[in-house]
Amino acid sequence: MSNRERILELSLTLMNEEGAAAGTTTRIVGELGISPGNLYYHFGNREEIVRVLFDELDKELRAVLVEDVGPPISPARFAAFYLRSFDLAWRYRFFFGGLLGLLRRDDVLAARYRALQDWGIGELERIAGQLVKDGNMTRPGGRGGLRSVALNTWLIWMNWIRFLQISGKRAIEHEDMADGASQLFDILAPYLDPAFERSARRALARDLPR
Amino acid sequence: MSNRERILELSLTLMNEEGAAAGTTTRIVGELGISPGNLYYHFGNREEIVRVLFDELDKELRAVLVEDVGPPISPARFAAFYLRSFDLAWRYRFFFGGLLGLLRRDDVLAARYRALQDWGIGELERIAGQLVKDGNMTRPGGRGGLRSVALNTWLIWMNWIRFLQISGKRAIEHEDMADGASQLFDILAPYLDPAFERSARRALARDLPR
DNA sequence: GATGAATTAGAGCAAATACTCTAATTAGAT
DNA sequence: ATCTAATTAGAGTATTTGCTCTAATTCATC
Repeated sequence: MSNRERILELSLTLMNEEGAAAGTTTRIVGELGISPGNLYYHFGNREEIVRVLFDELDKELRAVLVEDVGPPISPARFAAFYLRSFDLAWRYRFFFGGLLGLLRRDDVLAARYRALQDWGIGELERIAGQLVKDGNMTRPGGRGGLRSVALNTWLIWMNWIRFLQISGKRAIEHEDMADGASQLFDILAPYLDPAFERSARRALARDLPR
Repeated sequence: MSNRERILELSLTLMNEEGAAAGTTTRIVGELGISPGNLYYHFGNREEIVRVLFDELDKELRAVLVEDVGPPISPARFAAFYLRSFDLAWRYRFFFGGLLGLLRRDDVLAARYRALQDWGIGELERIAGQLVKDGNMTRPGGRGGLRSVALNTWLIWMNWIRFLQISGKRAIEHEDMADGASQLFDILAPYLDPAFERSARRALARDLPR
């Protein structure tokens, strides 16, 4: 494995386990036994490391939202989509806890993130709309309608891991993601057709293992 | 105003406007035109400043959750409760964006926050239970029931401001809190009695000015 | 107005951090 | 084997940050 890859991998591990602030250049080069010059040969600056990691997350999330949920949306596919999205969040969990700080220090990253967010919420709205079209969901009547449900979905998804990290009685594990998916499901559940809901919930419980 | 109060006030302002990391001791003493020795006379260390601010938030939130929502819960009181909780979050908004970082650096604060969170979610569950008892809400049928609704309420409340900060196209304003209350309301809305919902939503729209 | 306590000033330290610069080494193609 | 480009080492810099320590000053009270 090249030093570049080792830097990325260690950065991700460090930041996942101890927070985004733990990915200092001194620590990275220290643990890797390489020189700072080496790190700065591969990356122009510290921010660039985070950007590369974010781009991976970005790419994967777009894939999840597009590939997994084509019409018509079956309960099984829908459950798989939820679980896969939480698995993704788990692997890049450093991002969620320290997001605001990261964006404040890096305008380029901030712009990229916001583009992803706008697209993501729009896509969630589209998916909910598809469920309505399929006859598996009643259109939410609240002020915001589908948009509001999509936004709440995004908010819970974005913050489930952070909630666990903040609550932090114990080390957070991949298994906790199934609870997150279930929690997220309760946002949509009141609008779902009972049969679809039952079926999706069963799939959600069955498919949770990694 | 005493220097102690000036330190607290400036810390809150700085951290609210530029993030928790902006409240450095050097900057505080610089802008206040006082000496570091002075600051450390009033506060044992940097963490203590944040703790004092958190204690204020803690105290106020407990007051909001207890005082505003006594049985039976009228739509108007319920709307006022939502708006007041967001007003509170607004005034201490630094806390929400940088929470994880703050808790990681200060175990004492972490313990206090977790106690507040446990109590808060429990209280939200109690309030939802009261709405059910009053006949204004049907009991949620999802896996988590009332608990799940309470948790989602907490999550949206905790993260609405952070969402705005992260989205950050423009400076976030107190008026945005009304949107947050409305967004939060959509979590509970599907379970509410239509008459209660209409009435509460009207109150929510009417009472939004500061 | 003298005395002791509360408050403030300010120089300065120790540690951490992002980053630079030059020189050395390695790898790959010819 | 040699030449060139890619990679790495490592010493060193500039800045920031939280905090300490002592001396000076203000304040309240008798």
